[in-house]
Amino acid sequence: MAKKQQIAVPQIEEVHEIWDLLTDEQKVYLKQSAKLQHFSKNDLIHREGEIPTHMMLLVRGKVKIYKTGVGGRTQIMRMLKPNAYFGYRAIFATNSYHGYNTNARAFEDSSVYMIPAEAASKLLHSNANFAYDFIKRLADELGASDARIVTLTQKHIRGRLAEALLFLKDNYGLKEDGKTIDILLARDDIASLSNMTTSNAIRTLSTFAEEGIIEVQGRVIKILDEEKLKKIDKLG
Amino acid sequence: MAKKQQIAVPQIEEVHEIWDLLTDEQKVYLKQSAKLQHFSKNDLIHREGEIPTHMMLLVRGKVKIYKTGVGGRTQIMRMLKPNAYFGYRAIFATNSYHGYNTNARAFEDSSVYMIPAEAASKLLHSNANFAYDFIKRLADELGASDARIVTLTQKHIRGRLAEALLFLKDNYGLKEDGKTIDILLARDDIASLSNMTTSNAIRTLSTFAEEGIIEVQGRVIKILDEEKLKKIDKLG
DNA sequence: ATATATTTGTGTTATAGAACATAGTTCTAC
DNA sequence: GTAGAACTATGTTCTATAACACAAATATAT
Repeated sequence: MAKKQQIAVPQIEEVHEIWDLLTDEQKVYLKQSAKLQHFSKNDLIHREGEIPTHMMLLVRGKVKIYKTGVGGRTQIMRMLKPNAYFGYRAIFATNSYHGYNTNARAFEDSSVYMIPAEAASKLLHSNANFAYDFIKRLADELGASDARIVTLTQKHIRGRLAEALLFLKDNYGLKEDGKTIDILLARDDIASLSNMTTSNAIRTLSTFAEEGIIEVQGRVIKILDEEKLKKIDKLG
Repeated sequence: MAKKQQIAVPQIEEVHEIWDLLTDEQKVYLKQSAKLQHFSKNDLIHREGEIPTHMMLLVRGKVKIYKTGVGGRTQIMRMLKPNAYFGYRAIFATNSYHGYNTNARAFEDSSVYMIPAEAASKLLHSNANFAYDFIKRLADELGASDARIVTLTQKHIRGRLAEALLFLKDNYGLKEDGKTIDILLARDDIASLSNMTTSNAIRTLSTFAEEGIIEVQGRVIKILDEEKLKKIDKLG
């Protein structure tokens, strides 16, 4: 009965927050260059080490950006929601940081505008306001990454997990009940977001639940006591 | 006998790698806005939390950029040598990452061109090539910061120390003997560069010395076996 | 020059969190 | 709808590294 359904996604001018910074000519150029691409759940969008070909704009779904470290251990660096750009760092960097340093994988079915690297580069070179916007994005990301170094190296497990849960809440929001975090993650992903083993993520989530701070049903997590969570985030 | 000596530092056009990207008008503007300032050893240049007023260009000396984490524990984020810009991220970032997120302190007597934030901002807004150069700088720094997250959370002590020593060598170079790392650091600083306690930095340096990988005399460190150091860096 | 503070060095103990082991449970695919 | 795989859960052991304690060596200030 079910027909193959056309996936509804917005036009690039609707989601591209900085569309208005472009000249008419540049708008046409961007619209022509950018191609929409769909990814299924768990699809790899780009891989660490690959030569970057596109700057990407997520318009539907959720994506994780992660690195593979010592002994294949995974570290989630960022988690994206619609309207987020990604893959652009790799295009701009020089020397040893040129190329994708990370993997990008769809958590859920996702749609992405693929903007060819040279188109992105051309636009940035020819439009200072547009460039300035990316400077701001990079500056924010760098601030976050630096902050993360201190968090992940210095905080204890409970503090890291609390921070991760608060981040998920801030990033993806809550469902209508005002409690349920609006993303479903495997324990494994929670672990590699907060730099701990899967066992410890599971254990610590259970402890938080016992303490009445959260409620857990499978992958559904409800925040019951945000203040307490913030306290743990700050003080361990 | 010794007269108060004028400190010899280059003019801004000599060190400002991207000087050529500016128009004549912009050159005059930059030259007028930038003021030279000297800092003595251990002077604080800017403090975490302060509202950023300047983008800075180090022209003489060495500077550490560090954060203060849990219980006042220090984490060195970056170490600068002449010709490095710093403090610019704080100017560009929005939201929670606006403002200096780090402290900057002179390791040795240093000289810095202070470029007012609004001048930097104006130049970037009006010159896309100039802006693009900063995009590249930020992209490199972000790549480095992301890589550091994995290093500091996943590598073991020996690997982290080895990496730190190799970084110091790459960043500051070697003296004429081709062995001595051209920067003097307290054990404390080595520790907060490689995320370990001072005791462990001391102990592990001693072990490396026993193994004939390095030679240590006070703060002077010679690299005797770089290959071995690289091996430890990679494989722990 | 001498006292005081800071840094370096080394041994000892304590512990957070990884590693391992094993089951129960829930997905996924044919 | 059943088999196998992947995920979740929990208990136990082990270890890397922090924390602590103290001494020796340097640096800094008066």
